[in-house]
Amino acid sequence: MATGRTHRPATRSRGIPEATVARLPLYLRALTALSERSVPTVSSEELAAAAGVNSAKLRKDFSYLGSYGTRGVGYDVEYLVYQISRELGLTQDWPVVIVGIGNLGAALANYGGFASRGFRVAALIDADPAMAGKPVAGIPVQHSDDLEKIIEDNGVSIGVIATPAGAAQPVCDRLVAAGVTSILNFAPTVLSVPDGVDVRKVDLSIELQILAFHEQRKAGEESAAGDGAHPAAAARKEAADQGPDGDIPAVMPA
Amino acid sequence: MATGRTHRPATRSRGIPEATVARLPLYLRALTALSERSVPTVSSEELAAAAGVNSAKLRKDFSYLGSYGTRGVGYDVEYLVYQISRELGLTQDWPVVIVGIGNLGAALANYGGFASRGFRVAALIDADPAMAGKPVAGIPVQHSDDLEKIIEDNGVSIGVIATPAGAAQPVCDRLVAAGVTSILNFAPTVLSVPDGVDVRKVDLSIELQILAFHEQRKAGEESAAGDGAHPAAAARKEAADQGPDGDIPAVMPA
DNA sequence: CCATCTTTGTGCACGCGTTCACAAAGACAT
DNA sequence: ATGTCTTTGTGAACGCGTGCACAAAGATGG
Repeated sequence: MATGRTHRPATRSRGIPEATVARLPLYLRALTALSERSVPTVSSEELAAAAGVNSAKLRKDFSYLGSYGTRGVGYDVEYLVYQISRELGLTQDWPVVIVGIGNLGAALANYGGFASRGFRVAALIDADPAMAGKPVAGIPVQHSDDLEKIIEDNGVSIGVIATPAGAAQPVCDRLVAAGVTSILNFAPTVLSVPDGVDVRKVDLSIELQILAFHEQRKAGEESAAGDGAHPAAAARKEAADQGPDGDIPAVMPA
Repeated sequence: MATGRTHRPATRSRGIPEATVARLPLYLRALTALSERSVPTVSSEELAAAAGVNSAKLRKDFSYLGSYGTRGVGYDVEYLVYQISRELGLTQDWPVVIVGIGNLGAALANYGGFASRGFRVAALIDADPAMAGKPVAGIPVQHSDDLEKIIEDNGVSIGVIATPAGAAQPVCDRLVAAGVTSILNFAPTVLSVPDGVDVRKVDLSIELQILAFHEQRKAGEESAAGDGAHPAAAARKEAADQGPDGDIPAVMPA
């Protein structure tokens, strides 16, 4: 799954921890902003602050990529942008298909963050014949009958599923059969895929539920004796519960 | 500094690990599906398979909530649904505001997964005067001038930010000042908030970048290792099994 | 060339989360 | 009751990720 090689000696330098990989896009974003302001170099301290992480963590992360910094000076912004981009595979073109052009699919198609980072929306696919031909974000929607052909013709290896839950697994199966080996799933379902296929999921309601958990705990902080306390007006105490920083994508493999 | 977990002297099961909290919604979803099929009980093995996790992990997770299972039988579905819902705080009503009604904001407003789990979209807010009054998902969009009043009138403690990156921090500041203590951020920015406020983020392009990393490495390994076997020939395997593959953690405050 | 100052890179220890493996607990049959 | 069988609940080991703290590296100035 996320790390498909269980039986691989991991040629040393390739052994970048998952947690580090998950932070690289964060660093890249901060670095890109610096680059646009023509800042030549940054210290680990500054960059860490911009990315919202601990500076020691950032240095350790970069150490897995190599020694790209200069002691006493910091990191060369442009060089680091290139190195991280290359490591993430963003120097090449990644054609992506989005399946399920509802509200969310349309939002994704319009999302600028894709194109700006090497991802190209090669096609939009929907099962509704009424959608066919209709342009969304400047791209005509194609019918799902042609899914396999679209995947093949465009050499797509990454698919985004934004269909209703019920359609997700069948769509997933077809994508995989057609050659897709990485899937970003927005449908609230556990997808089952063959070995060697990566699945990451984003579940909007799960995120809210996690927030609700912490919110509830904040509200019921000091009520130990009386169970039927009033969480209404009270609760504003020192609800300090979480660190302000710390970062992990709200997503998990599979 | 952060880790205020020392707060509770291990009084009872209040010390639920973050990783466990992040999985509770997953279990809840699987249990809800079982409940709808009128399944009375499930074993940890079955439920784990449905939720895509390891059964030992599931049992340990549940052990933090209490001893809700019956040895030799399994867990009572309805009872567990209630217990998890209560633990997550879903038995109460959570009014939510969505700020930034673009494509994504509209998709979120239409997302059914919210209402079905105790979340109520109390208001939609946008800075564009042309949007004001226009109904999205049956709810009229309100102008951001009234943000503070809306938060207060509805007793909102959870806010969703779906604005462009540049507007995110100012909006966040206003939400927090108005009383919001939990924020779900879809804007590609690091939000800075005072202590006691939870922020979770969902960054769509980051997810794709992580997939690209693994995709790139898959491609590189094939050519380097001279992989003769056809990946497609491999036996179908559950993506989210316990296997040797490592699930990456994935939960954290932002 | 030497001293000083800044910042990186990392050894190390700690804590969290995962997994194994098994004893305890209950259901059920006899 | 007693025994067998199933499944939970958890003690313990392990591995990963995090953060501290410092030595090494290089820049800079005299």
